[in-house]
Amino acid sequence: MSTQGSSEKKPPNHAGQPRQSSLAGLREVAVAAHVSTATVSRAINTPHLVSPKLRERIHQAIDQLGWVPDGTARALATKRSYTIGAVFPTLTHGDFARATTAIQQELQARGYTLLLACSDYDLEQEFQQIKKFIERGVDGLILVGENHHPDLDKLLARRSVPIINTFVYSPQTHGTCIGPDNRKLFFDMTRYLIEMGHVVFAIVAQSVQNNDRAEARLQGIQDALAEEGIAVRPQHFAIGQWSISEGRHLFRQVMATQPRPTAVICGNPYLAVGAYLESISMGLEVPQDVSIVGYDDIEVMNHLPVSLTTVRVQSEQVGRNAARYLMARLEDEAIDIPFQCDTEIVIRASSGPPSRKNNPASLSL
Amino acid sequence: MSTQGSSEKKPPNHAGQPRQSSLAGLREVAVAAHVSTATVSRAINTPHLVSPKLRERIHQAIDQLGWVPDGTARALATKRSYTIGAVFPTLTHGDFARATTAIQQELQARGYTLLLACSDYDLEQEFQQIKKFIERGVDGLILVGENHHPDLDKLLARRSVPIINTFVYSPQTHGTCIGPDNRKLFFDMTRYLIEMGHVVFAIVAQSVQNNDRAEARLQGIQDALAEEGIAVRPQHFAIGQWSISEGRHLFRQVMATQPRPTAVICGNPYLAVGAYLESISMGLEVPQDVSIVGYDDIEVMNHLPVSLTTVRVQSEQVGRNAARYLMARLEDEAIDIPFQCDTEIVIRASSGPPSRKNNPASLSL
DNA sequence: TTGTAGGCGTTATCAG
DNA sequence: CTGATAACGCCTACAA
Repeated sequence: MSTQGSSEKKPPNHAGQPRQSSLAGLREVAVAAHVSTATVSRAINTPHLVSPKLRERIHQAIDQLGWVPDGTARALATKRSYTIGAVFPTLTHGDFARATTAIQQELQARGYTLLLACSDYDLEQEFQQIKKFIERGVDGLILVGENHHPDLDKLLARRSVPIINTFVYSPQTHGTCIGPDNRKLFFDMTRYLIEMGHVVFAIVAQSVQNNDRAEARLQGIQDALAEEGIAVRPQHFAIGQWSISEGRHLFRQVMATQPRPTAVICGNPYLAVGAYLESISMGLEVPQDVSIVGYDDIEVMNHLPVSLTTVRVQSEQVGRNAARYLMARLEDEAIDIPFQCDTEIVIRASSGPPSRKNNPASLSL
Repeated sequence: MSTQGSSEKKPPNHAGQPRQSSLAGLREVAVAAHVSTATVSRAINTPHLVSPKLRERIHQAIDQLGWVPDGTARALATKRSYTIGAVFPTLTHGDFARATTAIQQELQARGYTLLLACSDYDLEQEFQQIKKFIERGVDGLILVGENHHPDLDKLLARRSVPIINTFVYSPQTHGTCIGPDNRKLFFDMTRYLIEMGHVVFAIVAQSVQNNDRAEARLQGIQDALAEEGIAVRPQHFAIGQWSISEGRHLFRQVMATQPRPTAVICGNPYLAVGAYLESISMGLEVPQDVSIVGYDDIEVMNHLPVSLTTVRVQSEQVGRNAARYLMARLEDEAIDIPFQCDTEIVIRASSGPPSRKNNPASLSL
């Protein structure tokens, strides 16, 4: 019956040419190579189970017909799509762009493909995108942060799709996430500034809305300060967008308050660059008048007239390891990757001890 | 990992509930709603063909079972994956990142998903990635540039996958590409500098290896200069990487030559920023001593002590329109989008007329 | 408006 | 090692 069906389905070759009429399939290859479809399938997937002779013949037929296997059919039959979905908050921030590139490279090296979506820091949207990915049959999922839609677990449970949270790490959730310890990272940075003698700190940062990473970093600052009995005054707390112009604006704002901060910690590299550029406009000397530090290292920070102190996160490493971890789980391989990724405080010219005249510490203490 | 894996893999059914045993399918939903599978299928894909009563019952069954349709099966049956593949040279350049974001947004709005790969400016790799995408069953393809692997046409022919080349436009290939007219764009920029009185031009640009866009832009410069009988001297031609530090290096290099250029055209924003920052180190005044202009607008250019003249390309527009064009073709809709995208020369502080003393024109002419 | 019955292109389970 | 043949989960003529 199958023969009947196929003979009726195919539009007749008017031309009489034995060329491919519309789309060559596994079946056509099998016919051309005088073997069964099963053998063709094996020749591609498990070549060692096919005699060299047939293998040769089959491959000849394949690239003679220009056959390209149908991944959707294969996925249906194997329940594996060799596809990984990644949902990032945005792509226009350097760290995520770098991570994405690394993920894609890593996946490609092992025959996987990347599905990508941007949630724009919206949990609901992230959830919908994940759902879409599940529908598309992704084998694994790469997300950012640990804070997701409440229904996510339920959705993932029945499909048992492995998942990894990136750009976060905490000992409590070891094994489910890959990234820097955001809290510790700014804790250390703050300690560095404290040890340098700073007492009045300002924070210029992006919104922590649906951003547990930024939130953790803020917490790190506050924890470090609290140990010294210091708190950030409300007027030294500037939260806004993620841009250079915002950095300028917020910097000017906090520098106009009393007491004037001697150290400004910026939540991302653009804010830091903006803060520094505004300091020039304001005629301030960095770091004599004020120290400026940032988060994440973008190239321009190291090339400005006063290079900017910051903390470098190995975003590529995060992406690469996330991809590797997922693939290892999927292939049931053992893998030993560091879940906590490297970070490094890069001390440059924009940070130094507060000058005596600007530091009201001696007065207020 | 085995302990983790096994414990997560099999969530035992503690409760004796007849809940979903492993994976609910269309069939299960049909049973639960007391209808046929066909009706369920219609209820999701063509709701207007199903009576409200049944529709209601079916949807109830669906989210009671938490059913998520299997996209791979659907794709196999319909020959449509609602998936678009994009291959970019890189993601770490602002323009491509912005375009990618726009593409993803646009696709998502209409239920499509984005497959992404980076070719790293390698034609062979691009070809392999495209092939992979075809295997995965993409409905359409977004590429960059017009220069692709020679076998690409052959590959696409049999599958008839619509394709759109982005970040390029020329009247000759109208309808197959969306982007700026790269040649014209730097032609105009060069004219602007010529009219300002510049005669000695230097070029600081990235490699044109597999980059027809950059090549066209270079051509634009040369064409404009040729009209005035001017050519770029070999010693004023600096080609290198794509980075700020490279920009510094190449700028210093060309400025050390004789005759000293009064205008330096940079092939991308990072080179321009680098060139400007190096000019500071060299103690040069911009634009009195030398004019610096770039390509593409990144935020920092507008915030440096001397803001940088550049040409702005609407990368989001490119991405958005590419996505729309593809979807329109796939849905057999008419669509009227501009294939040539907006560009704008943004004149800022870094460009101006050459000062008399630096301009050897009066001598050489 | 709803149900029935292949079929989409591969893989996988069996025998030979 | 190779060849039939039944899935895989959904869609869609065709019938009712």
